[in-house]
Amino acid sequence: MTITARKQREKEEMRQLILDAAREVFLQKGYHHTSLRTIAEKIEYSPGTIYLYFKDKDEIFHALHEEGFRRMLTQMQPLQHVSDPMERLKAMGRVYMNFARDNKDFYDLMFIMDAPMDHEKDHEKWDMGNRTLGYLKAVLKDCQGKGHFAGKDIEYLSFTIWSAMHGMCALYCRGRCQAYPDHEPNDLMEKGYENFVELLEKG
Amino acid sequence: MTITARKQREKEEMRQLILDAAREVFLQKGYHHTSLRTIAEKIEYSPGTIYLYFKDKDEIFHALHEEGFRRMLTQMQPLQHVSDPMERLKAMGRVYMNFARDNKDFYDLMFIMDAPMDHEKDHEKWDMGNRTLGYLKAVLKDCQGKGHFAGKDIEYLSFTIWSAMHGMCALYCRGRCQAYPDHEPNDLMEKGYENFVELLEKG
DNA sequence: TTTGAAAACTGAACACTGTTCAGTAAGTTT
DNA sequence: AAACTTACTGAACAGTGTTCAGTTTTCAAA
Repeated sequence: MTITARKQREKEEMRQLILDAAREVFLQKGYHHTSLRTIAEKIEYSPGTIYLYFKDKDEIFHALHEEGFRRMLTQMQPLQHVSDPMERLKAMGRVYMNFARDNKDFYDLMFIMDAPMDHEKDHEKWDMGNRTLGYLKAVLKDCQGKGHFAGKDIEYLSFTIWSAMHGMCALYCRGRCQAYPDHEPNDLMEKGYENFVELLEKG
Repeated sequence: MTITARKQREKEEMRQLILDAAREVFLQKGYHHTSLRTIAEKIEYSPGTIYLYFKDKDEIFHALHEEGFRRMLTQMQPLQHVSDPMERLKAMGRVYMNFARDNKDFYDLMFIMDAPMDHEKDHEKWDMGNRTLGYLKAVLKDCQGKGHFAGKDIEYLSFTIWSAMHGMCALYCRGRCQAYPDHEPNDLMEKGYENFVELLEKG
């Protein structure tokens, strides 16, 4: 009994070892330019070994995907104590933006990176994503309770808001802020966010 | 003289032949899942031939990139005849959104992909991007002339608006609309856009 | 302690990729 | 007709994700 427990634990440790190495290389080189041989070499195992712990390259990616969401959720957690829903919404936006800025590579992996997004098991894979999104929808519902966003469908409203935030973060992460050569990307994000908040407060 | 002219023309035709085939396969399979052998086979030439007309796969990418901006600008052109600037802005948004939806891979190339590019081509790319962005800023200035967006800095405002549009398009293009399993991506874009327009009209 | 089966791991091999380049063929000039 | 130029080929190279027969290690039962 203790032996199988240890085996289980060792298996889990090995998985994590692979995942740590993979994260390092993925975030540095991007999905397509990361080879499993590189990961294997990093952990000093043969390429074949990785396939004993992960079905394929995609499964490794999705494990990291989940870890990213877990990190973001952790940062969102404290916001539950902000009682005013509109203030909570605004704080969420800031946390989201800061997460993207401080964890550029994770953000890229979670929301931008061009990895196969299979339609089959997306429910499991997006579980964490759904929880984050659920968080946003809950806040919006609270906002409606206080009279904001009257008559708006929360599904679509959440998409609009998420999109606006994602747009800034995506342009930031992929260097498109350089379309504004006279402005600092950080300023663009800051003022861009302020503008959007003003729009939201009027709606 | 006529011979060298013909040769020049033939060279150009060959380039276009490759580009047409490449576009077809790129748009169907995406950048990374397109092989040069497939393109070569499509035009009934050997893989090596392509390298006589393009430095590498990336250069084909850049040629298509430029074509993408040319297409988008072409679709924007007719909007100059919409006299009311707010209507023009809204129409621009729709054109932008439809362009992303109908030319997913072009949009991806233009605004999302990070491709390793040499510095000369880099400049061309910003030129094209700036022209499109300048178009947006001009419309916004006209809107301010009619009393909208009072006191807003056009630089930051354009960023906010571009971001909101880009956010939806980027989530769409990179399959992240799956976060809403019960909604069609097209519906999300549509309603998401409507929501955003309402926000803008109040600001 | 020996045994033998199960589990872990290896690394060569397969089918693919982008890219290169010596060699061939066709076209043009002298 | 010979010489030169250009267009093109396709085998070869170095890389990729993935598979799997075969080796090594682990460890409970004999």
